[in-house]
Amino acid sequence: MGRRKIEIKKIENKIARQVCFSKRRSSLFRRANELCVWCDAEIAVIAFSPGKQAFSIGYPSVDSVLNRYLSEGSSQDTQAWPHDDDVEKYLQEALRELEAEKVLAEKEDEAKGEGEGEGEGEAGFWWDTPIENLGLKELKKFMAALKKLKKKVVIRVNEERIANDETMIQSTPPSVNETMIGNAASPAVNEAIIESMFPSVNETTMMMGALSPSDFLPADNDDPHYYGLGAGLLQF
Amino acid sequence: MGRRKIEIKKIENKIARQVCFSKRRSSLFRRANELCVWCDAEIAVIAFSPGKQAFSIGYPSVDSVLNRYLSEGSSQDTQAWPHDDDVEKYLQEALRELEAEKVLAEKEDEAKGEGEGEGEGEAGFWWDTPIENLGLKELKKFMAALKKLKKKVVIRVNEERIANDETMIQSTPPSVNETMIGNAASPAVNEAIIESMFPSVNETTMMMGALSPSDFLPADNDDPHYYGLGAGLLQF
DNA sequence: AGCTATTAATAAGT
DNA sequence: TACTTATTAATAGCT
Repeated sequence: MGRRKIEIKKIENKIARQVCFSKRRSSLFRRANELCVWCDAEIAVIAFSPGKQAFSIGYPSVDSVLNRYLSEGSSQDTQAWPHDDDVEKYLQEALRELEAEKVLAEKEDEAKGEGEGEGEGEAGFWWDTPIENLGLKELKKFMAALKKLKKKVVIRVNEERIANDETMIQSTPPSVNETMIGNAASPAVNEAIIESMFPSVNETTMMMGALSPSDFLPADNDDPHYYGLGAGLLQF
Repeated sequence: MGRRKIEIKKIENKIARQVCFSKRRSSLFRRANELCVWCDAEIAVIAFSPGKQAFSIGYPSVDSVLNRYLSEGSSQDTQAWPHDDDVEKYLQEALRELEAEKVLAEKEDEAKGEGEGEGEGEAGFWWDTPIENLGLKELKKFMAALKKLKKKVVIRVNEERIANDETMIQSTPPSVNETMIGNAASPAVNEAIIESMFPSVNETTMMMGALSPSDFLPADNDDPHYYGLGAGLLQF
């Protein structure tokens, strides 16, 4: 809506991105307000700007909606999920991108030499090693890569889900802790991602349970909040 | 946007309300998605339909955003608040409406006779009685009325806040438990409402602390979730 | 922060 | 519940 159409893609210019956020954030909040009044709905919206600032709004209050959501869980949520076929499609695409990143990282590691690795197998690089043989350092890289990958998949699936409401199916939602994103992706997606990346996938969850959340802070320390209040399963 | 302009007021026709919710809910979610992609923002939206159904969406996930929000609290939130003058204006308006309701309820009580009251003062009706003399029954009515009033004030303040971004001031936000709604209203608003309604306001919080949340379930049993996970101060 | 040319959303109607 | 269209609302690019 404006002088020209813009594609759905991250705005690289920092100023333009911040301006866009400001305009659209207030618009989003206004619409949430209208929806509440017109339809007697209860809504909470929480938004973190690219500048890490938090904004929130809710009716009748943010806290009451969060309480309701957290106490009822997703058990009453009938938000549709995409077909597994769709998920699979985007997963494949994301994995191809990850493959490119692996090649890139491989080159970097070669340039730095191999002396610092702890859990490397004898034949190759850490991502080819069974996960229980990985050291903390590699696990961190693993978590960071996994997080990045998940975000991509999740965004793509949601784009598609929203664009094609008609292709969606209703499904029993996962329990609270299994929810990936807006009930858009089933727990099976998590497993599919992990299984596609590492051979000894079944031990993954167990390993995570044996470590404290802070152990999984990404190497570059970005987005530490992903590991904030992990209750039960690590939320990445 | 459509064949004609519609005012911001609850849609009374049930079917029309549900249709409106469906259309606008998906639109709201799509916009949240776009904002996330364009501006690299993290967003969670939780919506309960008038039919009590839960919908949610979030980037990178609902849970991660909620964790971030709950762990950081509102402490980094610089969402603007309305001027106290504005709050006062809407409060006065809401109080006038409440006065009308009191008159109505008074008639009903007269019709039913006065035999069932527990905490009535000698001179008049329960809302004129110091709060520490009220019985459970009256406290329930009090809570229900207060909740209703608060919702009205909160909606009006937010409408204004969104409509007039330019009139807003920046202010230090309250701690998490004190947040009323979207950081739109300061804790002082709570007190102002209570003080306007009852003379012995200072004991109010104390009394609430002495009772269990379930004691405050409204008489008509609607919206029980308002009293769901009250931690510390009762959330109404 | 304001201003328009445009695009996007949507209230009714079917 | 889904599609169409007349209108209104939102906003991208500029200043």
